[in-house]
Amino acid sequence: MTQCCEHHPPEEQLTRNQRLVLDALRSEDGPLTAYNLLDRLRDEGLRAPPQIYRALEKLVETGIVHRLESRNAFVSCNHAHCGGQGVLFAVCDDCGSIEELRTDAIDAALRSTTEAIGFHAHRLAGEVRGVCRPCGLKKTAS
Amino acid sequence: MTQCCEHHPPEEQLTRNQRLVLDALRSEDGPLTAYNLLDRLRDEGLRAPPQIYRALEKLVETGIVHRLESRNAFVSCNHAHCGGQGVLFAVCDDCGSIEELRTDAIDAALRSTTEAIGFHAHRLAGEVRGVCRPCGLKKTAS
DNA sequence: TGAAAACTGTTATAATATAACATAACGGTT
DNA sequence: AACCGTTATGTTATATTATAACAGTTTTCA
Repeated sequence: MTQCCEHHPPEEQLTRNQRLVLDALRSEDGPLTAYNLLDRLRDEGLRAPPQIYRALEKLVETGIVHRLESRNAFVSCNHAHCGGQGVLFAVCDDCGSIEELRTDAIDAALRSTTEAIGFHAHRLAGEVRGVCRPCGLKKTAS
Repeated sequence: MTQCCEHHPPEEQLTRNQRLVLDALRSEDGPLTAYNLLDRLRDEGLRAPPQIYRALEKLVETGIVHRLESRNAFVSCNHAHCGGQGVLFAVCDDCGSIEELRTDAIDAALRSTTEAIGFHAHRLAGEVRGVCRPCGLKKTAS
């Protein structure tokens, strides 16, 4: 959706707090809540929620980090993409694991849906609940 | 996704609290938070958060009510559909209005995306942020 | 170099959601 | 009708998530 990467601030010019939060998220494979981050970063000088939330706000805005709405948690984006196009997560109801999906395949259909009502779409935030492959296999095995 | 309506409890057999919450949501055109509902239903005897949350949980489970994740709020479903298939909201970043969209157009593409990773999808919860038609018109006018 | 803007640290508090527990109603058997 | 397991209820207390407000500092850039 619209040209990419121009609004995407090069990572080098993140502030110290933004960098700390981003690195903490990257070093974790799953999502972290704001308070999880606070715990991990207290030693670096981040002692109060607003410091975390402010950093997250910027990171999410630029798309480097995504918010996992259904869990009030945050994940660093593992796609090569730049900000703006949105996200889609596959969330396993059994084990809680999450996987980020590309939205390419649904973008066109989505656009036609929103255009039908004259809505000008900017970005998608979606979560698909279901059962991930490993959990699916476990079930059929038993 | 799978046959509809069989898991959908007839509305007549909702409990009193579920009925109260559902009616309150229906009589409102926009989303309401749990505490909004609590305020409106205190006179009917709903005095504590768990009473509201418990009713909401069931209603959301069956798909009669949707949760608007980005706002921690709830809306009654205005489609003729039955539970299970998921929701897609168009959320206006300017005026905050929301509109529920049918997911028909994206279901196929979505399915192929999830199947590609062996994920068995149950239901989608999506929100598209952007600018609604009225706000779009206002902008081009100015 | 100086003014606007953005980021920081801090305290306090708001808003959202759940745990835990005792009681009551319901639904389906014998 | 009496039983029993399940589900819903009302309640208190508390956990979790998020923001308001304010004073001070750094960054940006004209």
